[in-house]
Amino acid sequence: MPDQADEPLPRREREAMDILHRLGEASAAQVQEEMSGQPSYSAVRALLGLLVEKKMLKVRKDPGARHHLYQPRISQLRAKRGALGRLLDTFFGGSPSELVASLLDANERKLPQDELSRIRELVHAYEKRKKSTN
Amino acid sequence: MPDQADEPLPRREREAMDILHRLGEASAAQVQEEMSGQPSYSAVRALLGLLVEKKMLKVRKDPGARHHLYQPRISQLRAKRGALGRLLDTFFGGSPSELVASLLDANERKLPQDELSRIRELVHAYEKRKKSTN
DNA sequence: TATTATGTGCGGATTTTTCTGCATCAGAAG
DNA sequence: CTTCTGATGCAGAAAAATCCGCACATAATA
Repeated sequence: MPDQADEPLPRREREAMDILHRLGEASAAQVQEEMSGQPSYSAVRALLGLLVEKKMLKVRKDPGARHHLYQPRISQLRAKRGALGRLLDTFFGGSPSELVASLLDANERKLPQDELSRIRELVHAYEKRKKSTN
Repeated sequence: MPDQADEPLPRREREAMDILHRLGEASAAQVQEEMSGQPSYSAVRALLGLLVEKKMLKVRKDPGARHHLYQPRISQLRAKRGALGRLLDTFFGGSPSELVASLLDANERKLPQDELSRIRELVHAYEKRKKSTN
């Protein structure tokens, strides 16, 4: 069993992982709340236990804390990149610009001004950086 | 059974759907090739059959064609938006700019010039459009 | 026409996943 | 100290997903 099976996870496990990715860290009870359906506390704990075995999660127990805290084992950064890359390949033929197009399109008239300007800045900064390293 | 269960699909079914999304349309044999592991042709066909039942795929058989062609039932556009939105919520706290940041970051020094300029244009066009409708 | 290659339609069999109950334990509350 | 609340560790049942084989059909090929 490889440390970090990069193979896709089953439905429920993926759901739990996504929740953890969203929250960053959470107790079994918190995860339970976020899960669709009403899985029992036991069910959720079993699920999380599996994910720990699979090295997908790490558990932490603060001294004096009442319960365990679960957290994805790979860094937020890696997780983001991975998911983004997969999305890119699956839906956008690997073309970042097409993804951005969809991003803007989907949020037409909904995208707040600061988000937009932030994006502009990012692109600008990137261009600058690239130029300087060429 | 709702027409378009938006509930998450099991592992294998998701994999097949992703392949179909990537290819747009494909035969059972093609999907089989793309699948990880070496599932038998029968297995793949069973899988696709399920997805058809679930209204996730539609089947087409060109007159005179040898085999069936499978195709996602929701439009490419909707699929993209959906997946993108989910990714956004799960990994980027719903912030498009953070997603873009990750996009640029991950592709640091790899992003071709035309992709970059295309992105800049998109953002520019978007700003312009927004301005005019305010 | 006989042969071959491929596609299709079932019908299960197996393996995984998912879920739950219950006994136990530790800290907080009374 | 006793009670109460919530966490934990199993062990196993129930449900779902995954997989494959085989018999039959159809088109191309020899």
